[in-house]
Amino acid sequence: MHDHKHDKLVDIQETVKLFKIFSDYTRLRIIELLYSGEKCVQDIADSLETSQSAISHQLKLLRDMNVVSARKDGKQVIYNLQDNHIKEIFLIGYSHATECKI
Amino acid sequence: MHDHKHDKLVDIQETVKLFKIFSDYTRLRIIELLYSGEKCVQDIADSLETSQSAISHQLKLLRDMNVVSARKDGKQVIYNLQDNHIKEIFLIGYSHATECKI
DNA sequence: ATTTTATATGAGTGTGTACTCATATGTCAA
DNA sequence: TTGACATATGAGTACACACTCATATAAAAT
Repeated sequence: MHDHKHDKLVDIQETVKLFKIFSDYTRLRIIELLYSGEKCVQDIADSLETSQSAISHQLKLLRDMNVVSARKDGKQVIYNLQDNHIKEIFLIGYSHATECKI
Repeated sequence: MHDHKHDKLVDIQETVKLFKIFSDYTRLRIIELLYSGEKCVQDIADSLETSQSAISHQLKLLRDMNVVSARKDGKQVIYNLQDNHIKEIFLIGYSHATECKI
């Protein structure tokens, strides 16, 4: 027998986690940047004019949340968006925000 | 002449604001609760087993962000979701989160 | 082997924010 | 008018978290 009310609250917590991914300026810019294709850490840092350390910290979070994948290429580490769910949700939020100017 | 790069960053900031609305457990439960129809403050607080004060504070934020509308009915204040954009984004995030268990 | 380059990460700091508590405001009932 | 109820709100607190700085790790170049 399941506790459906509890299940629902767990689902809400998962949804909160998902939305939290997108609710930071640096993280969202990383996602937007990777939208156009894979990039190495330093390129991301340069593009966003943010320190390598700050970017690495955020990339770790994004890795832990399975939002991005990483692969080594010599000294560099190349990051990419993991799945299309992420792209889809980003795009919907972005469209709404730009259309409506909340 | 427009600074398109700057415009884009502003749009990203707006998107962050939008996603922040959904990235708190109490706020998301309020939104989910109002999904099924308007409710007064005390009913929301009771349903979510959260203090009236905490709910009122969050409702103020949601009002300021034009996520919910409020109307007085005697001593009570009845809250409702403002527009369908909110419903749509919540639903998409919720589906993704429950399907994928990120 | 040593140095240089690319990335990761722990510790510490500052800021934002969700809550509690106390109290103000507003509305109805008696 | 006074009291009870419903909601709002300011102040204070505790915690989360995004950053910096210093340093570790790892691979390439010399």
